Amino acid sequence: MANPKQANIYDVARLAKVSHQTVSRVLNNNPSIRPETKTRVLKAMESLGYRPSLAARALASSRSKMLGILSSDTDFTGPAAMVHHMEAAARAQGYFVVTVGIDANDEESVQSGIDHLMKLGIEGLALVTPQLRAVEIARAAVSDIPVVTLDSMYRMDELAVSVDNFAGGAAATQHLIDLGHRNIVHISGPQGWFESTTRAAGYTATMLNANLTPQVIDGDWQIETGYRIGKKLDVESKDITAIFIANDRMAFGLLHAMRERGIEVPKQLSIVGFDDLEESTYSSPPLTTLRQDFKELGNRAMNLLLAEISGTSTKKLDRLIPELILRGSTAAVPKL
Amino acid sequence: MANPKQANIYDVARLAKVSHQTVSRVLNNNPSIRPETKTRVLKAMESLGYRPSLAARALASSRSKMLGILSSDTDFTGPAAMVHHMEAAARAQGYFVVTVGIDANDEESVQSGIDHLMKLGIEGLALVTPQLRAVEIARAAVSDIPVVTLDSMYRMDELAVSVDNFAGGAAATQHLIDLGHRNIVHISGPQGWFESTTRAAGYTATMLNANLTPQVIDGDWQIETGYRIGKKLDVESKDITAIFIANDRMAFGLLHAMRERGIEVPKQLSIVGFDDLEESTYSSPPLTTLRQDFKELGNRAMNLLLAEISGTSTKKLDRLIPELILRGSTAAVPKL
DNA sequence: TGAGGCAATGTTATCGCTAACATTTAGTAG
DNA sequence: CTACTAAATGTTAGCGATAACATTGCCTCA
Repeated sequence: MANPKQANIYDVARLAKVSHQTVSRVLNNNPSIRPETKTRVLKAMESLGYRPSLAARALASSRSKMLGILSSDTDFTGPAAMVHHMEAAARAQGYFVVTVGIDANDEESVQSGIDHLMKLGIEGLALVTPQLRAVEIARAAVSDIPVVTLDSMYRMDELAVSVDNFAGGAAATQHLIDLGHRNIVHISGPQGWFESTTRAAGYTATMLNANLTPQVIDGDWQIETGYRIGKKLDVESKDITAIFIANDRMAFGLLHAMRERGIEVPKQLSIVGFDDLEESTYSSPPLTTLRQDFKELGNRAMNLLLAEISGTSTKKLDRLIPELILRGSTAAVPKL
Repeated sequence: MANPKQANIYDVARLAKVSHQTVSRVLNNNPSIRPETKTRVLKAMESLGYRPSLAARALASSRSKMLGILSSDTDFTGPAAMVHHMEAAARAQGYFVVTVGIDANDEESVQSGIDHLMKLGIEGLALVTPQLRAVEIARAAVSDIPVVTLDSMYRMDELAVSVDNFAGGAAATQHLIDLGHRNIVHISGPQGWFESTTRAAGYTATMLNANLTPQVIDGDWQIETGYRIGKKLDVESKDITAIFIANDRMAFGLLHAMRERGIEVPKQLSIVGFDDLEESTYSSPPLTTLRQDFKELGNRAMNLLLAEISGTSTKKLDRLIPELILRGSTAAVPKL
């Protein structure tokens, strides 16, 4: 069954008794081909096991059918899910996706990742790197193809899809306020991350709006950090009754610390996370959090990008509102 | 600053006053180029902002520099980390990686994913799909390029890298036996997964070897399943003192169920997981588990594949031993 | 001193496709 | 019946590299 050599367009043409150009037309679904001819050509392809060469196609048409994704922190669930669904959406439209994992805090790594992709001749680029600096570098380095950012900073004239983190931060905070909490602390993500600043902004705005004093502690997404902060946070004497923490992972660390300290959640302390990981349903207590639809996010981003490439693009920005999921880690403030 | 047109090899040749072939030689590091000439050509490239066309190169040399990864369950940490590190390893050697996410339980999806990659003209393929059936399909559909499997079934004549799940299952079981447990239950992964069967086999062999009776309950990796099984498992009357559960995620569900039932871990029940997720340090109690080095796994797989492509391959199989991490979820069996 | 050999470079053909223009065929209008 | 038009197909020329072979120049050695 070994084919001595992959058949090319001329082999198909010969067998179907047409010119190679006709074969090419069939390949590209050119409408001006008689159905009868088309059938004959298709049959010839079939019997030769013909497979078009993407390289030749790319060379002749200067369209590579390649897209690039520059992605950091792919080991986390969110980015991984986004990348996964973007790939599926692209493939459905016949595109190939090359994903390059980078260390977004290392400018060299960002630059070399982009170089790698540009060598390929990608037609579009998606950035799944919430670190602002990385996005800036990428935008600056790429000029002649469309670029879409996921969940990051954006300008009105750039393609971008993001979760409305401000709205999410506001919803979390408002929920706690509605439960009667007044002394609400926010533990943020790391500085330089879009999500961090916008979630914190949503929190701050909502607090101020309710005439309450915002207090932000810097975190960095890591479980361990949630744990560490939880261990030393002066809950009792400062009379803190609620914490809005910028992601669920840190929340797990925080819960663990409170358990060790004997501080009961939610009886003494309410906690709201962000992400709704699968684990969040099974923590003790289950975590009240904000759910992000990564699948939808990935799909929309890819569709935006593909529309821009094909010139059928209408809008530039897309926004998803996270959903507040109520679970056991929040309760009304205890009566004094 | 807009380049009217990307420079090609002829433009460079003209500027450097050499033939295009000399430029090509510089590009390919051909040794028979005078250093002086080489410098001149490189300078010309630089000043024209020349970038070689991968498509043209692929067409002329019939080497695409493309590798494929067929991967399922990329939302999980393990596969995601493997894919990530494989990409990095490939990129370090100048290769491009196209990752296709599939639903490994849907044969159609597997097949179409492979077709997609084959269109590309990949030079090698990596399978990150522990479901045996998917690997079989893939191996059958691909004949003329090397294929490496990660963490799956293999034959001696095929490229494969895997964690020694049998050894892991045995180590977990032996640890419990050493602590004095006799009535040890195993909750396995889903049927049809390589990891499931080999971990279960390690457990079973170790139990039998110690003259104990193995009892296996079918699981499926999901947190929720660990929870469900934990809720209804007849621990007390059957006098079960230890559980080896096939992954950490299910272990989280199991822990949650036990907490709700008021069964203390590890005082009344010892639990060993598998994977060592980051969360596993922060569960309550922290989970004794087996750690897999996904980074190393990805690296070795890619190196095996690249060696095979370049013909410098020496070995076919590689095996990694998981490491037993002792934490708070296991303790000596309570004295009667 | 001239033949042989090697190092450095040049020339031509080719990879498999698409683009652009050319040709054929058939149908229609005057 | 001729001329014009549109539909269907054919012909020729690249796309930007590498491969294979050809050529040049200089050095070595008998």
